[in-house]
Amino acid sequence: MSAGRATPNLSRIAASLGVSPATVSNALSGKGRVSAEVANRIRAVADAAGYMPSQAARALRTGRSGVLGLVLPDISHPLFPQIAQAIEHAASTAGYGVLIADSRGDTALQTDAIYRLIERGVDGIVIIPRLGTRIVDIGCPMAVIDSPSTPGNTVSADHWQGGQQVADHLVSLGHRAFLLIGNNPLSNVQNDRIGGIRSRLPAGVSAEVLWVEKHDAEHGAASSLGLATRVASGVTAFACVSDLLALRALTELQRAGVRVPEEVSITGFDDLAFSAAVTPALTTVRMDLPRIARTAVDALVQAIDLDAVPATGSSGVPMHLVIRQTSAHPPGHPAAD
Amino acid sequence: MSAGRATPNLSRIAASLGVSPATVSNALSGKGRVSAEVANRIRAVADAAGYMPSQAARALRTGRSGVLGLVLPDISHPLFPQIAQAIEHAASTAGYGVLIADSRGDTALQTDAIYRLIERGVDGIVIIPRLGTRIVDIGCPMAVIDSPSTPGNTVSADHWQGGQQVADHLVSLGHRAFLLIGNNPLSNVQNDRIGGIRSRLPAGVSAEVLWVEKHDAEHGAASSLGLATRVASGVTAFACVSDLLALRALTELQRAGVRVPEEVSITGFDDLAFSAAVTPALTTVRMDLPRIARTAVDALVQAIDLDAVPATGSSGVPMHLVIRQTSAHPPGHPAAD
DNA sequence: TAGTCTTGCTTAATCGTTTAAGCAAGCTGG
DNA sequence: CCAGCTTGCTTAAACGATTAAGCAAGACTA
Repeated sequence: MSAGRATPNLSRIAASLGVSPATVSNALSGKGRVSAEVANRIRAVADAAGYMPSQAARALRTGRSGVLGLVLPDISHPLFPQIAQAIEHAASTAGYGVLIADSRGDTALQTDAIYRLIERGVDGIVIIPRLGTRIVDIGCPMAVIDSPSTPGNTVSADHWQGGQQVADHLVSLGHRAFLLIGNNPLSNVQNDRIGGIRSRLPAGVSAEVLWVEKHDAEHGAASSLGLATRVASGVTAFACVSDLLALRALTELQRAGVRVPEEVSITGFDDLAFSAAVTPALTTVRMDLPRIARTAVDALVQAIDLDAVPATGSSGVPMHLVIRQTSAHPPGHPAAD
Repeated sequence: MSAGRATPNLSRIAASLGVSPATVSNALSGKGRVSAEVANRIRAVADAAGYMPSQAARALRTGRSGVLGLVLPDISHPLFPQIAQAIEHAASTAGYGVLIADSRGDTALQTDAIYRLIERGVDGIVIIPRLGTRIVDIGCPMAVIDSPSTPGNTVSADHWQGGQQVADHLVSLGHRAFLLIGNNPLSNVQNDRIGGIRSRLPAGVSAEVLWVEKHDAEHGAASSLGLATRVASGVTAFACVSDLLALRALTELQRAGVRVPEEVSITGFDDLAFSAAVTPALTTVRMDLPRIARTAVDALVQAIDLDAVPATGSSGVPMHLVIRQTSAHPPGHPAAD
């Protein structure tokens, strides 16, 4: 006598209870006027039948898919896991799914990726742009996570303030000769980090910048950065713009017989997966990705609900210094033991 | 006189051309009987109008969303970027989108994540299970990527063969005393890798196994693995089950003043993002993720089209040894210079 | 007691696509 | 010359949810 084996939908549940589909919809969504008694009965039956609303039908009717797109310049970046995890969590808390799109490191494909997402009907897109690429405004809410100094930025870590923390930390340890190591001078994020560091170096402190992509282009990808030479000429602090660079510096220096942190200190950024696992463990600066993701998703959801473009508040979320073992007093410092 | 500003859909395009929606649908999909002349006219108008079919409507009608789910035990695993990239590429080539779901490292949430995906209407799920967790069979096509020795496995790297490559390489270099470093003995993948290594060690070669998770649980997470002691007692080859462990070994040994690869060799697995960047660069074994992803997605797509469960061919995709700088002849070897 | 309001449900339209079925015209073969 | 096929299109019915509008009955107000 039961209503058959077909997958339960609103109509079948309604039929099995002798009410109209509209009433079932209202009961489950809590929207229309339904008596408590009937509503309870409906919920019970729906639960028992294992009813799952068809997202497709809902999307068709309401015009909202309940899915956000996530676009990254290069999905294979080591920071991607943390970002994806944070975004996925924030989105799923807000009731959204996350569709990923990869531009495989190719800037030209970034636009393709965005289009693929739009074709799939995403309600909004979280995008972390490649270097200085401009995001074309497509008719779809977007939240941009880049750096507070990027125009159109929605939210991001306060990389400048993060840089300041690094500088304050190393300066207070007694360091007076820095090498700042970055990848690419076109990156707003990297420039902010380096700018933040510089802004807190007292007069008389030396701080050159080494851009690794340029270096690699000139000397080959796996070449030595010549850091041991820098040590010989007095540098005691290597402040890197990313943990990947810090790791490269650490192993190169270790390999050259330079002791870390006894002789030199090294710091990184982002607290990547390996950073706590190496010996000595990396001192680094962490982004508050959960908060950044929440802010981005909230902005997006609000824009979707209001049918507007997301506010570009451009708030900078404070970064957090994680002091581990690669930073210490420089040699000859009175407090060094 | 144009058909208005509303977003173009089949009916509006049809109206503007004076044909029926069905004809437009047929023309664009190339399915029904439409004259070449009309079909061309329709395509031209659709292109000009920037027509995008509504995925929601199509999904509702056909019962297929064109989206695959991707479930990982822990999205923050450093291998995730490569996996996600490979799956996304394979899926998008096959015309599918990829929805991610994270179980945040919590096995209990793995099932939740799967349910979230099903609620969203995915057509199939690619799942990389956590350790030895059983995947409950939900009424939805799934492709499992784990290890050939896992029951229900769809496709994966041939970790055993990968292990054999490591062993052959190190043995041929002259190593006779091994320490095999793994994380967790419950992992099929890790056991396969270690088993493969062992299977190729000649008689008389020593090979103890160090399980790091157990070690950390006993001695604290950031504790030394005591590798220098192993070197003192004659070990010359450290074969790790992952690059993360290899990196930990490398930095610990470097820190202890042991020279790599002059005194000891180290190998890893997976060719993670940092592996080529450290000094000396890691010798490792890489999975053919594009091929694995393609196989998994193909199996899934086929199962979706045929409305069946994916074949559990359990094919093992060969791994590829990447020889870099952390492996060399042991000290005192005749061929060592 | 008549008028109005509230409650609790139903009716029916709608979102945009796919696709089986139908139909008229043109062609072919015996 | 007509039965039967092919061609090229149209008609119309889904798919499953949401939601505005409607309606009957009971409750309240004056």
